[in-house]
Amino acid sequence: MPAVAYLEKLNDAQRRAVEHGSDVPKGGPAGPLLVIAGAGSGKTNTLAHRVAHLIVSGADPRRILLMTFSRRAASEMGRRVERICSQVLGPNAGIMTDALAWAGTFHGIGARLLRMYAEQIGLDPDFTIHDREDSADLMNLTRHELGFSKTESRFPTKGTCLAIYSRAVNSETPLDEVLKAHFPWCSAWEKQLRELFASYVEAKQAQNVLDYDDLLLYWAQMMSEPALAEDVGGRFDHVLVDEYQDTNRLQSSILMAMKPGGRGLTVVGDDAQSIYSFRAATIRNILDFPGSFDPPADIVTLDRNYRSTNTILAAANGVIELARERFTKNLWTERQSEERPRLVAVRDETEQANYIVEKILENRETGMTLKQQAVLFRASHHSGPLEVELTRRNIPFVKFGGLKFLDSAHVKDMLATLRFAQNPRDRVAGFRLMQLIPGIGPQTAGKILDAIAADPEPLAALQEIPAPPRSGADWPAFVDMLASLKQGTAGWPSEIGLARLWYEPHLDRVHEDAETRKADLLQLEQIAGGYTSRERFLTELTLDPPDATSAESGTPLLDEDYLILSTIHSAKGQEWRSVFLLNCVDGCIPSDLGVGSTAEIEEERRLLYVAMTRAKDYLHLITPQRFFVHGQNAQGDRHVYAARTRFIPATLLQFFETTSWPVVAPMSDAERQARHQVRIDVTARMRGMWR
DNA sequence: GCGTAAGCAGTTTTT
DNA sequence: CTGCTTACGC
Repeated sequence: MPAVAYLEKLNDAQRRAVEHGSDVPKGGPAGPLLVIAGAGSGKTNTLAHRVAHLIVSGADPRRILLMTFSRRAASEMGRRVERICSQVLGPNAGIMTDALAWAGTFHGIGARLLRMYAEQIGLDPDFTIHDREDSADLMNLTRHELGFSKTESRFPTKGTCLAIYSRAVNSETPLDEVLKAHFPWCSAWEKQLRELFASYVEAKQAQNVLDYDDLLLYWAQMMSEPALAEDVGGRFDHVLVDEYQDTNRLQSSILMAMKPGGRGLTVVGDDAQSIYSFRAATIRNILDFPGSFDPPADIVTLDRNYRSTNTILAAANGVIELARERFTKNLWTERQSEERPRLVAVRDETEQANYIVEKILENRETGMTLKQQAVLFRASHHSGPLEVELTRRNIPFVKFGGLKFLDSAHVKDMLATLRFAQNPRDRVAGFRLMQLIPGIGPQTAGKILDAIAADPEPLAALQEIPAPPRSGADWPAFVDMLASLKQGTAGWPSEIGLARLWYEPHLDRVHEDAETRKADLLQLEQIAGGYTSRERFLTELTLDPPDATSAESGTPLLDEDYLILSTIHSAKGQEWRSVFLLNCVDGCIPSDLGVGSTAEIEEERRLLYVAMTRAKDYLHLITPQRFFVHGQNAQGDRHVYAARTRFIPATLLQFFETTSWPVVAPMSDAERQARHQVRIDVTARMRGMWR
């Protein structure tokens, strides 16, 4: 066994987590392990060390499955594992860690396994994947077909229908219970919803498409067949899952089926940071984990925080201590600071933006780069006024969360083109595309799709369809473009250029700002060059969309300095020296949409906790006193007053430095005197205007 | 049956 | 403010 210098830097608990099962020979699978890892406790580092330690001890990296919450987290983990391994294995470590090929999100891994096993489970391996909006579109088509869009009282919208469906699937809960617990206002529609979901599922299958939930659901179904389960589970000696507090029932079912006895299973998480219950995540997964096995799983707790100062931690602990239910202990740290986090009252959102810009520039004066600072917020649109101010002052920023590059209509049009070429049964893609052609509306598009769906070669059938009456020369152009994409003579990624040539005239016709949109399409082509095939490109982009947007289209260059703006959700797992939290008022945190039940309020409390624990050295919570209401003209001054978030009651104020801004300098007596001596008779002037 | 215009309602977080 | 639905003219 080579020197284990890399273990020296770990604390006792971390080391126990890393070495768990080391007594099992040849890196073989140990019993199940649960690591409760508080915020900033070196969780990622510990997990990376565990993976590296397994590899160094002889485990086969090709047989390690590592599931993280995002792809970004997966690649970061890969880098760290390689760094640690190279300390022991030298420069050849790269060969070992490249073999760590099974690292990704649950959904990404699911997609990969399903394509591998497609034939055996009755799937066409050319299936395409619908993102959330595509799924909603298909739900909508189904909803119309069943006539539910014309009901007397309002039937739930496509988004709500999809949310209900998704929750039922992900939580493995019967529809009536889901409705009662989370969508009581839709309970009257249970029968129709059931019918809708049945049709929705049939439509997906007929079209050879899977939605996000299917990637998990089909995987879980595959695991319920013993022979397949053994084959799939048997591919891996070690299965490690990060952020386990944010997984749902369906995901835990998959995990248990992958490793029924728990051998080789490691899960890591922190119930205090569970913030994804809207996606059916449940902390029961983490709480019930140890007892799911016999003997129960070992538990290691990491409660030493290496990230934040003691004053920041005291405030964060104060917030989470008020939670109804808690399982993890308070975090502690040795990082001392004299400065308490600031709770800053400002007049309104405009002043909030001014305050932040001023502080950020002050920080930069003292040598803190923009990248070491972040502004966090509950909802994507909260950063609107700040974005305006940053743009005006020429401060570069990148925003995570909220609207994505892929959500813009023109990008979706291009992706629909590629997807339809890949899978001509994908009705949502085809429906969208054909309506770009003048003279083709929903009816015609629907009929054409019906006509070609029956054919084993839908694109060939499309060639035979007579051109719709008013489509003119646009129809053959469309059919020819698809034919050449299908043929694949251009090759990947040049074929995307063909699609763009076809699309651009339509873009010019439909959109005023066609030129800026064309720049986006060129960027899309750039991105496409990074993938080996059309299928990889479409799959990866759907499962892991580029998640940042910035002021000017196109992200700033890597060597540039820029400020981070992020939703709290997208900030998970990250840290910055200085963190500003916008709108710390009731109605924003907790969101006024999230106060329906105690469980929802508790999750909002954890969100605040997650946001606060991102800060290393400085933390500013801003509370604008009033908010202008929407739906009035720019000069309108209708507004509402907001109160400090309920999660920081008076008893917690001791942990904060409370200030207001801008600071009004007290006037000296002399100044006051001077001011009083200036007198004008305005009324006299007014009268004088007319005489 | 297509396309546009006008009117009305909803509005978080994301793989 | 946007997105969805409906009404209407072509």
